[in-house]
Amino acid sequence: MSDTTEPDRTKPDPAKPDRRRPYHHGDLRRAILAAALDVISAEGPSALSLRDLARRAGVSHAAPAHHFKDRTGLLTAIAAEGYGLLAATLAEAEDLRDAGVRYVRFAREHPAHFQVMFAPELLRENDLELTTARALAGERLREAVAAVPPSGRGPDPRLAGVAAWSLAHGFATLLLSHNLDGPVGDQDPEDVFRLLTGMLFQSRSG
Amino acid sequence: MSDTTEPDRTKPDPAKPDRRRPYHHGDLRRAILAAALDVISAEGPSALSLRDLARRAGVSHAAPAHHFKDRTGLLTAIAAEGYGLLAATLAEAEDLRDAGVRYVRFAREHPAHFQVMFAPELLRENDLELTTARALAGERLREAVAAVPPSGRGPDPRLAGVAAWSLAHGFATLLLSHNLDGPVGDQDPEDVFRLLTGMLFQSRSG
DNA sequence: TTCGATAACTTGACACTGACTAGATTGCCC
DNA sequence: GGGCAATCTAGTCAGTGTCAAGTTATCGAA
Repeated sequence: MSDTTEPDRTKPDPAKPDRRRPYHHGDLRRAILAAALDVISAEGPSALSLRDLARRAGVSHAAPAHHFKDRTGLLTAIAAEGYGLLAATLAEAEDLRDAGVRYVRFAREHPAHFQVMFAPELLRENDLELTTARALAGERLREAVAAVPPSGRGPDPRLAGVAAWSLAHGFATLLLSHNLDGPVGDQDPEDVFRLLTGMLFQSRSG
Repeated sequence: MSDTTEPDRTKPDPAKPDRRRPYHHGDLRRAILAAALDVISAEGPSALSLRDLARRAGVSHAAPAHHFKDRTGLLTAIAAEGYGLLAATLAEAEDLRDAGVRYVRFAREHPAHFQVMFAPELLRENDLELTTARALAGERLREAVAAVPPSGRGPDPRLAGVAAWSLAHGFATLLLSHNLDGPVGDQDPEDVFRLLTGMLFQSRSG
């Protein structure tokens, strides 16, 4: 435990930790976020420990709280970031099917964000950043549904939205929880999803 | 919380806790499971604490471990029970649509089971009870898909299964995470789901 | 340039948790 | 009855989130 390397030479205070690293981390907030995403995608949100993240970033155990207040704050920040990323990729979708494919791709590329976004009991639901980002993503989804010609989306666009969202969300969720490892096998999940939508919407969508 | 009925009369040892309750709980395993389901459906699996469950059951903090080994064991038992319940209700389905409706109903009636079943990082994945129960539920799902006439399920039954499962699972998940509170509103979710399937499968299924 | 406010981080403490151990108590079966 | 296994208690340990108070860096005015 005690460092045995000439403990006195010019070291001002041996009780204090190594001072090669400056007192201020530089971009601790980003470092904590990145480490958190690693942990979550590997072991799930419940394995997240603020002290562990601090250790990984080489700072003291209470440092993360200064940027995120508490554990819930950190997860809320991740969820908000996730909704922002999702909204951005949905905005570029060509049509509803492409939006679905992008939804699945987002879940695969940002599994940690995705998990946290849909775990409301882990989040501060009244957080402003979170609610606005989520509303924006919802708006993008509605736009994608609205772009479908009326003949193809049935009488109620809200219902069509729920249908599309359910399909994409279910597929993405089952994919992440490894429940499609069998049936999908080694095929590209996005291709499988495209096949799926082709099957369900074959009589109407182009 | 504390029963105030004649607290001292013939109490032999005041240091020991209240002995009106017998040394053996009687059905601690079931009591712990029930309390765990309450906690999970109210606050999610991450709020689960073995010590809290012990407190609710009125036993010592280490008693739950005797029935479930550890936290993971408890959650695994819940998941296995969930897959058993799901398999049972799917076995009674009349057709694929009814199976989907039953899937959604299961998620609403057993939200705690449902959440835990699809959180693999919280479970002991190689647990025998879990894997057999899960396999059974998967078999019931495949049977429901196989019962659809070939004209209605496309060339690949596995793909049809993934489609049906994705739709039901996505709808159920979004429902539980309160993401459909807006669009579905106060309608019965099962009715909405029936409308959904009618929309997507209108050209083929009866 | 100096100074002071403020942000970034550390340190120490507290109550809580899961896991483990050894031992006490009980019901049950022969 | 005696023995025995299941059940439960009690104590301990390392690890956790969070709070309060202290320390150090940064930056904007004076």
